[in-house]
Amino acid sequence: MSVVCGSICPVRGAPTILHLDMDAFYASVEQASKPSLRGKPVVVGGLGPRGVVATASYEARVFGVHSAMATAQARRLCPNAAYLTPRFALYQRVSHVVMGLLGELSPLVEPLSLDEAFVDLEAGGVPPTGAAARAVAERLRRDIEVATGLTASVGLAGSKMFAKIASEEAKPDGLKIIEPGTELEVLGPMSVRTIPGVGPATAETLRRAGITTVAETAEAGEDELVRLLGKAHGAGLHALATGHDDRPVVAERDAKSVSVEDTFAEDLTDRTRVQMEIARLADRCVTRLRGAGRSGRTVVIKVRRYDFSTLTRSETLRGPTDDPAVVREAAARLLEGVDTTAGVRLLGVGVSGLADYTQEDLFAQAAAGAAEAAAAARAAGDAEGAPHEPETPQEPQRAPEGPPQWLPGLDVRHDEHGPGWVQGSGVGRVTVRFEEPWSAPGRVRTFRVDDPALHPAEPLPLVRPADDQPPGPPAPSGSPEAVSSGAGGGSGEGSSSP
DNA sequence: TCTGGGGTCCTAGGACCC
DNA sequence: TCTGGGGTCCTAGGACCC
Repeated sequence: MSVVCGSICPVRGAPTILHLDMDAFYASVEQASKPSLRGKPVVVGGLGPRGVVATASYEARVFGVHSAMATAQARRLCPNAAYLTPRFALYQRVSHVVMGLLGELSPLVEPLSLDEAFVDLEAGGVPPTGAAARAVAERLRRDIEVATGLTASVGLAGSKMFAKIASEEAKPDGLKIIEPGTELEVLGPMSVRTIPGVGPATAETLRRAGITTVAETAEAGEDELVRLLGKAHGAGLHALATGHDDRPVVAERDAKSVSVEDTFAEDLTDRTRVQMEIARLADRCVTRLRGAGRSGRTVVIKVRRYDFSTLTRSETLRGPTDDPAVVREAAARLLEGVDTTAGVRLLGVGVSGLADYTQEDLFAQAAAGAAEAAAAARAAGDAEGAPHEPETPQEPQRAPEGPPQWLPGLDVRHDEHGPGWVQGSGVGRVTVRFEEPWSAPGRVRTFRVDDPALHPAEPLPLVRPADDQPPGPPAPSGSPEAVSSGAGGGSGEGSSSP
């Protein structure tokens, strides 16, 4: 491929790798949903005593609020922001629409998260020129705005790393191209933290060696970087710092693990409670595992103690399972080896070593396992029996639903006033703002928390469904119909709800 | 009111096997 | 007879990303 490699070695001669990044995604979805919040500081994240910020709107960032900050600190910095609990189901739906638009550009789309993806434009037949790539990217940004009402930033370059750096520089609501051949001019003076994979620990190690910029990293040489950072990381960083990045855009990567975890508002000290929570987490984990049609062989528990020290314990079974009882029992066994008396703030359960085993395979596996275990027990005169019991029937264990939580940001419907969202609640009252994504900012009303006319509701689509709109000019060509969040629109995707 | 939740990849040591 | 020497699997921890 790139035979001629001097100090600059773009993998491609044209900027046909595209990186898309939605601007302040969760917060922007909330602003699109809630007209009264447009232009105002919005913070989406955990609202409990130990919550952290997932996304802050640009208006909130002005006050110093940013992702991963404790929500309590954000409240101190920006007390007048709207603090909202995340509505992941809605973000997922919007993400699906955006990824669908990317899929129209190329078969090679690699999502990195709900709001980020790489696209290989060349694999989609886009001519390998800067002008062609730019035209595609500009149309994409328009289509996303039409379909979702949201803005996105796009980076174009000849490799993944530079495409990502370009989109970062384009933010917000921009498009940036790093032309092949100019990469190292752009990158050299930047902080080494710019390179993906260089976090606080790596940056500190490099700083102690007198390395702070990308150019200095490149000058240090591969041997020195390997000495400082280890084989894989050192060699990888050297490649990226010298502009060598031939990582392909890869579509459809299978998940390698599934896990769930909970941080508790107050540390848990009661051992029985800890055991109960581990069992609940195991069940939740298996529900997700089964939802993905997978099974797994290694069970992991995670315990974060009162002082934030974190440990994991794992056990590998003889074969993959998706049986909640098996995972629950493995997790309980693993917990036995962990001292929790001083208090735990977080518990987690995960499964890795995933396989897509069919149900028949599982039965065969269970039967073989049971026979083998019985034989072993007989041979050893062992009274203990089979190590795992795959016989336990499925108990759905539905906790009795309490009264609605009325968390800030969640959707409600009032029998008389219609759709709205929870602005806040306390002392037996809940405050609701009645507005829709396509309405003017709405009015606020307060109700008793047990008002029988007030109900939790599903999120409304961001863009008014086409059949719901007053007559107007037709939508621009090339873009899909409006994004409908529920079963409505149904353009092409497999949404088949009645 | 310090520090979420869901992931990926890498390292390193010991067991075990040939 | 020595302090062999890989390769693979398992476990635990850590860095990093969004």
